[in-house]
Amino acid sequence: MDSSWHGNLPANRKKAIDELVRGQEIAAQLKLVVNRSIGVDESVFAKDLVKKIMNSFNSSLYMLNGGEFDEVASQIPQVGSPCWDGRKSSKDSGESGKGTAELKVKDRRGCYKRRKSSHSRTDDSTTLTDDGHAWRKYGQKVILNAKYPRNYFRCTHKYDQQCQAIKQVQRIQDEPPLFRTTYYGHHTCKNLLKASQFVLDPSDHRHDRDSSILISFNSNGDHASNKPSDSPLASFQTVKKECCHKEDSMNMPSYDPTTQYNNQASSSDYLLSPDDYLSAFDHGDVISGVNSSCTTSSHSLDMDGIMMESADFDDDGVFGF
DNA sequence: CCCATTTGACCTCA
DNA sequence: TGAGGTCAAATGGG
Repeated sequence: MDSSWHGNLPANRKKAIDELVRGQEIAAQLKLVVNRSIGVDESVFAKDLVKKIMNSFNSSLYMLNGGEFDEVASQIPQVGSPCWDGRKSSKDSGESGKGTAELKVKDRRGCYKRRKSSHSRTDDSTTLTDDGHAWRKYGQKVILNAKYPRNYFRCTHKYDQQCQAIKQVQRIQDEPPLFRTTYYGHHTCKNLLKASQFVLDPSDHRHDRDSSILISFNSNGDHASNKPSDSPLASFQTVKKECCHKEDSMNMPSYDPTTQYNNQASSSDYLLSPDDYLSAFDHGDVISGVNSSCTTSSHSLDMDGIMMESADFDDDGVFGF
């Protein structure tokens, strides 16, 4: 359970949020069950109910969270600060010999602050969703009592556009595979295709077309098996270059602490082509299978994740809706 | 050669 | 003091 983002809230409010988060998780699991085990006829109604539940959780959490989407900026070295390196390449600084290694390490002292309690947004999904932004992995950490390592991503434009959005992705459940993505900060970069969430869940696309537009990237036309053990990214391969040769990219299921990290997450830069994205977005619908999914009928509240992302583009970080 | 990922080391915070 | 978050050298692919 992610609790870091409300660390400074009053205790009772914190508890309420925790409860909501738990309910949210359970609802997410229920959604999976519904998706897999209910016939087409009943599924429309059942899934609608599930979505309403999920939306209620999202809305409640959002409101309890102060309705704000704080940024992580204060915890990240700012441009111009002593710690800002302007993306000094690991290969520049020609004199970076072995002798300077120690010095560099020392220079890092105090150059970043650990994220303490900034606001965040979490998405639980059976798939790894594309949020329309380009992410670059900068770390991976084995978490205590967690079966799978946590992966850390920052916006690709952190240095060229000072975009300070970051996210963490962690597999939290085995059967069915469930991934939790936690977003911190907001995108200030303009170089993005769009901030929406595209769900690429092969097991979902038969059912969800009633309320969402789903895009399958299966390159072989085979609608990917529904085996729970299958990588949710199996159909994710055509999206971006990195995906093509690392079949288990971003698929943390096979993590084994006793072995190499070869199957660890790699890229999460799953970008749709502008055409794909635009055509989908023109419908005014958001493609989503995460717990912050929306329906076509109620855009005001259930677009939690989407609206968050949209609002992120305000230069001053003010929520604009 | 450039860029992204991997991964061990370092740093902060609870 | 340990867990979690970040950095950056090493590595590898295109």
